[in-house]
Amino acid sequence: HPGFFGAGMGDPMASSMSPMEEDGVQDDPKVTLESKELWMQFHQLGTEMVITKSGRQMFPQMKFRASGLDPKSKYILLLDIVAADDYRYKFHNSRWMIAGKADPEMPKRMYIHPDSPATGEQWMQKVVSFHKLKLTNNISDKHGFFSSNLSSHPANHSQNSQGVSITILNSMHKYQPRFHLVRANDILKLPYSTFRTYVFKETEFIAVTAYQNEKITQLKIDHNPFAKGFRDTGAGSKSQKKRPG
Amino acid sequence: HPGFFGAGMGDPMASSMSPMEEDGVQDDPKVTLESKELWMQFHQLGTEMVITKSGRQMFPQMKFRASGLDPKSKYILLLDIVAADDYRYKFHNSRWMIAGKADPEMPKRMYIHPDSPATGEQWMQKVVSFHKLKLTNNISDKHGFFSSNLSSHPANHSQNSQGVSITILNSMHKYQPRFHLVRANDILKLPYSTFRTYVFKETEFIAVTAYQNEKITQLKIDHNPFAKGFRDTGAGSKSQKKRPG
DNA sequence: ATCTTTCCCACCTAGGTGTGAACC
DNA sequence: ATGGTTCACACCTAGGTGGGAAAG
Repeated sequence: HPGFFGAGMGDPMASSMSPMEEDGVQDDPKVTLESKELWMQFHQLGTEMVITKSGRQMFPQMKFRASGLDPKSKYILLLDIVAADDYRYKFHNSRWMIAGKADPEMPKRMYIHPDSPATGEQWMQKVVSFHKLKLTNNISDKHGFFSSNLSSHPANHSQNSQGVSITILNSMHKYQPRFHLVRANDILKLPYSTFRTYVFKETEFIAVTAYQNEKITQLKIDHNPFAKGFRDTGAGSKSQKKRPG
Repeated sequence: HPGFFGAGMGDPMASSMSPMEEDGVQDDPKVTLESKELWMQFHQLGTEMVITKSGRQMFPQMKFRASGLDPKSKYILLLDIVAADDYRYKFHNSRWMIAGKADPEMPKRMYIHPDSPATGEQWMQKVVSFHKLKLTNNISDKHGFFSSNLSSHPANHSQNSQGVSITILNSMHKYQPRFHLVRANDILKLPYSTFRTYVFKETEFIAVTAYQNEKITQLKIDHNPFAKGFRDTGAGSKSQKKRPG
């Protein structure tokens, strides 16, 4: 699979083009990952992301800042999640161990940021969030979008503006999210446009149906607002909660 | 102002083009209003819509079904709300009375459905909802979009994909929502494209900062799920609620 | 005085969390 | 037995209601 290893964090892959494009427009995009410190804390422990039948959001969230875009050109921003290696894992003796060869991957799909296309100026004004993308292990999911390999025509697929989309992963397998930036006026031209791909190693994770490493669980509880109900200290000072002593 | 009076409900205005367009594509769109019976109940009493500083959604919601579109052509769907007449109103002796000449209107803005552009096939598959549009009386609102008159270039404005948009109205004035359908591949071509406009008289309303007609209030409470807390019968059977005897 | 607007509130809907027991 | 998956649930965030007091 790999090909994204060795790509410097925040720098486009070697496979992407030089800043001078055929249309004569110049840009030199830089992309940074939001909450990098938090991502690092998870990464050091071995990030886990829960996948459920109905789809689960990622935490931390995939959020980026872009700079160096041509303000007047239009860009399409995308995210996908690809297998990080060919292994299947198990959590044994408080450690992730290789447990064999990977199961077959479902065809991966590109998640187009729902604000696409927008001008460089618009993208640079705000944080670009892909937090609405959900992860599932449900093979019979219908929220399809077009394939990562772009072999099928994008017009045959759709994604509603609410940005609801689901990607199918294998539990106990390792994955690597990738951020893509394309200068293109039109989604129809996407398959023929040059992609710039950015990989942040610290966003790598293992998909699970239930958390394996309790330190990961605790880090999620400590930082995800929706899990505040499971915190021991501070916020929920009104009662001792239901946690059994 | 008028020009939409006399337009048959669900039929395009006389000002719109014949089904045969210059590109040779044929279509004969029909548009119907969702929850027509509910809208009629409000209309018979004199519909009121609350406007607030931060913006308030409409209830009933603006939802439509489209048919007769060309499945493969792309369409942009829009909504706007225009003054229904030149008067200012007051509610006196349980009746709406004319109270003078209208105050000046703020420039009106087009609300582009966030799924736009999409194919006729896609639009016809589902109900088209504009429920995220909010009404305000706050002059210093910044959620601008391009003018209804399309005199300004749409590229100067933006609307994020979450569909959050606000329109500024005058309290105690009467308004008429309008639905627009445009066959166009590109939002940039919108100002030069032919609009088909559909007006449903039963969606007319008077903007208020507080409900005037208590029958309208009760109809809202009875049908808006978010107002369930104010219902007397049925749903909230666990207690008698806080309503003073 | 009368009418209109503003603000905070309790009460909802809608949906994102990990839990722990049940299931396979 | 062991390990992975599913499900209902309590507990949150986020935000849409009209009420009622206060303000303009």
